[in-house]
Amino acid sequence: MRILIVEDEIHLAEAVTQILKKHNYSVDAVHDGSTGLDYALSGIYDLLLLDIMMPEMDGISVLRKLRTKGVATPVIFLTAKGEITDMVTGLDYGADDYIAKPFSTEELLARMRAVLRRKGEVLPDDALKLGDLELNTTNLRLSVGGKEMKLNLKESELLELLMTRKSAATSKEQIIEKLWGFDSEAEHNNVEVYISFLRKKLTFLGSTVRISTIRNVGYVLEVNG
Amino acid sequence: MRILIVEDEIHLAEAVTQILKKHNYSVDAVHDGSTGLDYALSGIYDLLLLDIMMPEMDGISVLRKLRTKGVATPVIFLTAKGEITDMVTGLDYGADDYIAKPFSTEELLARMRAVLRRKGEVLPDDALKLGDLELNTTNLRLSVGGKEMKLNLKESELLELLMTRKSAATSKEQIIEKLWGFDSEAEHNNVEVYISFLRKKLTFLGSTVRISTIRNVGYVLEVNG
DNA sequence: ACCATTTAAGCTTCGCTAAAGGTTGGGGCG
DNA sequence: CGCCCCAACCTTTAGCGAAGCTTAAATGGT
Repeated sequence: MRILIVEDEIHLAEAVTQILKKHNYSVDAVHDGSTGLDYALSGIYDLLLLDIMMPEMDGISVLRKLRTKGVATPVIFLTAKGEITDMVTGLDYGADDYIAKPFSTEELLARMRAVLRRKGEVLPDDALKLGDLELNTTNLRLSVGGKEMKLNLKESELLELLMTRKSAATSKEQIIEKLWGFDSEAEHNNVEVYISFLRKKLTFLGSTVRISTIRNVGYVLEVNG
Repeated sequence: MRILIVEDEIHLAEAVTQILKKHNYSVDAVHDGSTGLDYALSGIYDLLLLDIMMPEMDGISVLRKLRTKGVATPVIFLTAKGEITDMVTGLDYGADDYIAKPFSTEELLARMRAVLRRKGEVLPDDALKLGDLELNTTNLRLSVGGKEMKLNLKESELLELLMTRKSAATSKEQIIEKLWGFDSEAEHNNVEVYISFLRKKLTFLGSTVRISTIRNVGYVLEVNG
């Protein structure tokens, strides 16, 4: 189950990310509306948590753009107290629920479960596929044809990130943010090490997918051998 | 199967708790509406037993708040004689059944089974199967081929949770929520201890199913040896 | 007193990091 | 144009420490 949180208060976003990961959701966090829109447009998410008040592009605009572009991913708005009118407008624009900040972990989880249940999202197994690769992010197994092997958490998160970004290059900074957290002091070399581990495993499995390097930019998956 | 009972008559609440525990339900009991609401919002319960007449916040208000917050847990109202009108209102608000006090153990159990079956839950007397494992959650017996042994309650609940989640990993947090309740202070080590107990029993029975650890993520059952 | 459960403690395992040395590629300069 | 050099990148590995495992003793309810 893949969740996107769009929230400009970085610490709140980080806290929610941690909580959801503890409950085995796959989580991406971004901190402004237009980036959030880009990510959400990929259509890979099962649920969006959208802050309403944000600089640049507010949550309601993000939602409106998404819906006009035909993306129907369920949305829960995060609202500060006193934004009730915003909230009402939000529900008008097709949000599925809202939560007033501050909220408890339990309330967040309950509402997410409720929305997901209402939407009847029973994904048989959320496996990511690209080329001959199949990554099951619920049990960290990667398979090519019949062959299968286990990944560890960071390998899995890295591959997941690359697979969901599709043909767009992913920078080392983005990778560090996702794997180590936004305020981490991880070095570029850490990323290189895990890229190396992954390449070794892709080769071992005989996949036709390769991780190609774009100097000074980042990494991209190439589907064809 | 985790049940929450919200009932201000402490002795009745206690009695029901005992009865349900005897029948292998996990039970939490609280004695006023607003506490009940807090607990129920966690979304971890499979069924709520809600007294209607309570000081502070009555059962109907609790139910209404729950539903507006998107929690869809099935509810059975407990009503004293002469609260029939309340009862009708309760069903309007989305309760699944009601029981008039005083009630018999058998009536309570029967109505609970009925509601849970209607909601499509796996009933306690269904035998769970996975690979060569067969777990009867009613009498806490686990068998492989002809061999059979008794589990204790927590072992059974843990195995049940793992078996129902199939190939998706289950985190320690999720296990704690299910076995100890969301407000518990159980440590990760508690989970590890029971995982260890279970592994020993699986080995003893000679099952081909193994509990595999996914570091930093959780546990998963592996069907093949 | 018995049994389920919890706590505690010592032990094992393995993911992560840092570091070091090798490889690649492109810009600059002769 | 071709060579050199440097920065970016790759790969491997050793050691540390957190995560997990196991056993045994303490606790507590019936």
